[in-house]
Amino acid sequence: MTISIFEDNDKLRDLIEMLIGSSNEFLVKGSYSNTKDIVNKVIENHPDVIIMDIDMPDYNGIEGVREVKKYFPDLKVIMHTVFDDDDRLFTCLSLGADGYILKKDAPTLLFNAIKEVLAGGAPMSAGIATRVLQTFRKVDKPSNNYHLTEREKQILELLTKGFSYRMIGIECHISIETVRRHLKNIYQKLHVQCGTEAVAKAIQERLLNE
Amino acid sequence: MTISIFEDNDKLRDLIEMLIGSSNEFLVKGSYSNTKDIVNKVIENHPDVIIMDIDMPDYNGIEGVREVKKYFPDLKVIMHTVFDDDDRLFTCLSLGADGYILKKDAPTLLFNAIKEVLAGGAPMSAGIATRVLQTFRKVDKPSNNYHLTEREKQILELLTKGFSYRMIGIECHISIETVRRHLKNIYQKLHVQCGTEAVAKAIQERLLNE
DNA sequence: CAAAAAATCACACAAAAGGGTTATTTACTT
DNA sequence: AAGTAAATAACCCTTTTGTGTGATTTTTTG
Repeated sequence: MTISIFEDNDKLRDLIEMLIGSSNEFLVKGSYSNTKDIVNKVIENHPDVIIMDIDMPDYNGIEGVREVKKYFPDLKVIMHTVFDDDDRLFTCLSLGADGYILKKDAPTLLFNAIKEVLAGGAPMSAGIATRVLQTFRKVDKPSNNYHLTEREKQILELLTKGFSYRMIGIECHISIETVRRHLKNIYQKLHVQCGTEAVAKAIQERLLNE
Repeated sequence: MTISIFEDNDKLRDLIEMLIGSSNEFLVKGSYSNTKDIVNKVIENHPDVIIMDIDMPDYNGIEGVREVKKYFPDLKVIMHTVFDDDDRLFTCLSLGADGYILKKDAPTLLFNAIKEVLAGGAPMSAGIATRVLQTFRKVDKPSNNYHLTEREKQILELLTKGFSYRMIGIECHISIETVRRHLKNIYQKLHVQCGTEAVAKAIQERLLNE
């Protein structure tokens, strides 16, 4: 199993190289201080895993993952960085990074991460993993605090599909006046002023029974 | 550090109890075959971590996490189950589960998971973690297939916030006529007939730069 | 059963939305 | 320098929305 390293701190790069090279499982092939021309470097070394720093001069790690994943979506990339802000984290994940290890963790964790990623896992530093799970948490709750009735939800749903008041009336076999009345009540309950705002709120807060 | 176990398979429960109890770091306090009355059981044992099976008779693990997290959001809960379907996985995560370990993994992994969760991490089986990261991947692309310009996105975003044409005009320092024109173009590009439908599409397909 | 909640319909009126058409000014690209 | 895409603006006209006010009928529930 071969590893390529992209890291602009010379000392750290040497350290990682040594750490990985000293095992008889992995071989370091390719070690660079930025991601310039990364695609060709990958073609040249065909590594199984890439260790990728983020902050590097000119050609940084984010562009690195983007390029590499564009041409080799299955090649494993582990981010190895000091940054633990949500912005960079989720950018990297959305670009297809397979792991995200902070530099403040012990280097042995990086070593384990390589094994883990090769075993099909997604190695993450403790705090990172928690942050990732956190994003799922809020999604659940707010289901229905506005006490919309079933009929109101149905009408709101038709509205999100672009139905006009008249079309909603036909669909629900009621007069357009009743549709008005329902929507009037809905807007009050949601504390919104118009249809577009209601639709936005309904979708964002998952008020409908998809 | 004390652990409670919810697992309906007697043999497995004994095994986990033994595994955990044999260390001198953890103490098993409370071991049950379903989640009935789980809140009182937690009050009684005040564990630091809960190991939670999903498939249990009558009061299952999903209701378990829901209840426990409702009253003790900071109490760590590790799911330990045979199920690796997305449905149950993401339900548990959205309810606030702190880890998700499959039973097919070695019991030692469960042991490590306890340590990891106490260290602020989010232990997951290899395949699970990958699945979780996968959800971020697709989120990135679809951003702009409709070739909306920046200005158009900006106006569409204001529309989702319930701004009227007139308000949008004021906000963007342009005449209401220009707002109309932009929205006319937007509706054409999105293949929709009206504002509500456009807003629904914009949010559902993540067309805006939140 | 009686009260409350939900669903239904009506009318009037002002404001907003949406379609058609045309045209000018920037800004970027070849 | 010419061409294209984007942003800007205006006018006309019809339909749709949204609000105020009031009322009747079902359904649910204590």
